Amino acid sequence: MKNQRQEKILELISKYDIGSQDALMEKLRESGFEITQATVSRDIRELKLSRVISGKGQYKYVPPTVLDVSNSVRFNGALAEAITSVDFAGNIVVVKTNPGLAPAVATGIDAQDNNVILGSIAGDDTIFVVTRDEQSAGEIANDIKKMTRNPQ
Amino acid sequence: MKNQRQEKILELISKYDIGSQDALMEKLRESGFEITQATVSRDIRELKLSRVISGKGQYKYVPPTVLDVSNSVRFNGALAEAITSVDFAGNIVVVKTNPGLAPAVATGIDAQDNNVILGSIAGDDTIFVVTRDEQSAGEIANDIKKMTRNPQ
DNA sequence: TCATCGAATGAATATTTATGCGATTTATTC
DNA sequence: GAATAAATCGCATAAATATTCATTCGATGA
Repeated sequence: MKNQRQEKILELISKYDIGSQDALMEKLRESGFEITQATVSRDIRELKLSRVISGKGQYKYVPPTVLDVSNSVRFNGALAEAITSVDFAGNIVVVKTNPGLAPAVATGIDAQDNNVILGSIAGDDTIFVVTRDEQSAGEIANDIKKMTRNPQ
Repeated sequence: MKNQRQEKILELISKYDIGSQDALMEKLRESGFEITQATVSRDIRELKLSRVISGKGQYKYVPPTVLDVSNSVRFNGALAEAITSVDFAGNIVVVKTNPGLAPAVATGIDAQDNNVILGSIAGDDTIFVVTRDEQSAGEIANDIKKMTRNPQ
């Protein structure tokens, strides 16, 4: 239930401009999820969404940073959104992005201080991430996928 | 006064992990700015800072998106932080970035639906942005500079 | 100098978000 | 299947943030 609901939250915030947890709660209820603001707050924390201020001064929830924001090179919504697909085979994760953005995304991935990732190499719209083993590849792929707005 | 204070805010949030407006208010007072939480709230709105959740579940204020978050390709803290300098001459703005990040930053700049920017071209760590005229160049340069954490 | 206008701010408060705690459900172990 | 542990969630409330309203401050022009 929780997973489905969080999926739905990601979908909703990508589809609508949602500026408060109450508004999000409303939308969720329309979608059949009977929850309270408290749960929305916890979901938002888990999904690491943030509430940003748009050009027009409106608040809006947006997808999270993929990596810890305390890293010096951050990797957040802008880049997560550039990811179009994630897959893996063996110990390699293949990430596809919008044209031109692969190097930036790869920089973010490299910046992750993670001894499971051996390294990555990026073309224009494709990245290969080499991990220590197949299991790690699956985990990393999953991590990345979770952060992407359009899962799958 | 306001300008100085907002500069200081950007400096403080880059130096410390600041998780609430009260905490930020404290730091500002230590720096000699006698203000209240209300003003901090307004400054944060004007600076378009956002409060994000770090990997450890801590809240923290971070620098803003450069462009309207409603744009499909966003350009936010991650990229703003990659900018090391901004200057202009004639109708050209020259943006320098950390190595490898220029294309991503340029993508963000291009995504700005702004009829003042004719186009941009990026190398590895340098971008040229061509604007309609010299005045626009100054304005754009200023916009970008404001969004950069390490001004100048 | 004084009047006037607008920006900036504080105080108080409304609104929004986070969380402690207990209840309930779900998973795990025997 | 019963007993226990763990996760999830609502309620109530605390904490944090935004905003309204009134005041002050500065600039500008009569």
